[in-house]
Amino acid sequence: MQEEQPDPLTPEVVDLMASLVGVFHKEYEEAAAARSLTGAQAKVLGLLRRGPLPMRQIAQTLSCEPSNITGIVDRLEARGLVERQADPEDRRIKRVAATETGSAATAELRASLNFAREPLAALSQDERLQLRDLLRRMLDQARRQD
Amino acid sequence: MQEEQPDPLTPEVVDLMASLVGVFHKEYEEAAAARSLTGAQAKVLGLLRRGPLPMRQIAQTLSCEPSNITGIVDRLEARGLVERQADPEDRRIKRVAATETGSAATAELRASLNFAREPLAALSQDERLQLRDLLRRMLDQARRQD
DNA sequence: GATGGAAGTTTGATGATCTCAAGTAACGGT
DNA sequence: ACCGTTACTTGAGATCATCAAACTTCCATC
Repeated sequence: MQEEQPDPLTPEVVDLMASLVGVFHKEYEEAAAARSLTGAQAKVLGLLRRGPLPMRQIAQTLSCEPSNITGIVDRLEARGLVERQADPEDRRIKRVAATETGSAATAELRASLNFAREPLAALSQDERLQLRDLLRRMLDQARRQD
Repeated sequence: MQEEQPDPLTPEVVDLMASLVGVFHKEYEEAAAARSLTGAQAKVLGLLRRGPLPMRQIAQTLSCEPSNITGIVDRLEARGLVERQADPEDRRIKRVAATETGSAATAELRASLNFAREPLAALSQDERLQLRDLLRRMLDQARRQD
């Protein structure tokens, strides 16, 4: 807390990050919209990539109220992208699983993102490696704060 | 379009960027909420940092419909953070300007962001310079796509 | 100059997202 | 068997987003 930041570099990098976050966020929303998904729906569907998840955990990962997830999953389910499964271990829990269609949709969306993310094209292989390492360390730092 | 991405590095960096975007976005929302602002309100207020802007331009910068901005500015104005000014050059235009209170709020929010953004603390001065240059080039590339 | 199209903003309708408070069902320990 | 906790849903209310339609003002053209 005593840092008086005599360092003009940090704010500059923060601004750059903010701009890049804006660009990524916008492209993500557009990619989702192209598949008739909202950003929130795409996020939830993306979380199910590795397998079914309880509602509670989805809410926790997205840092929002569980009641919020109910509506989003309702709409995804109505479109056949997702289904609620009973948990045999604990009948309170409903596990949300992506259907075939749902998995296909996320895979497609992710692929389109990798394609759309042309900013990376400006960098050489070496620079991408540099960037990856820097980002990894920042993320580790961020997670350590939880 | 012919790129078949034999490069496993790009998707990895994209994933890292996505995670970092998530962290930043979440912190931004929290910082805004701590001042009773929604993310959208904070974004608009932040745009006015350099001076008044027409509604139209705010909508354009945020890539949304002008009618959307009307409501957000309404709420900011109701709280005295912003005011609508007539444009002497063109009476169709309403320029939105931050009030004293509004400017103070954004300045505070930005300062709190710079502080909150501890992920950068994991990097040395040299690495921050590297990161800045890489980000700059990615952003230039992104802008060139418009 | 008068007219007609275009631009900037607002209004109203609608739907999605979010929070909060309250309710139901199921778990689990005493 | 009771009680507190956990998981999820429901309902109310605010914000955010889009679209279509109105209104005012500008501007080019006749």
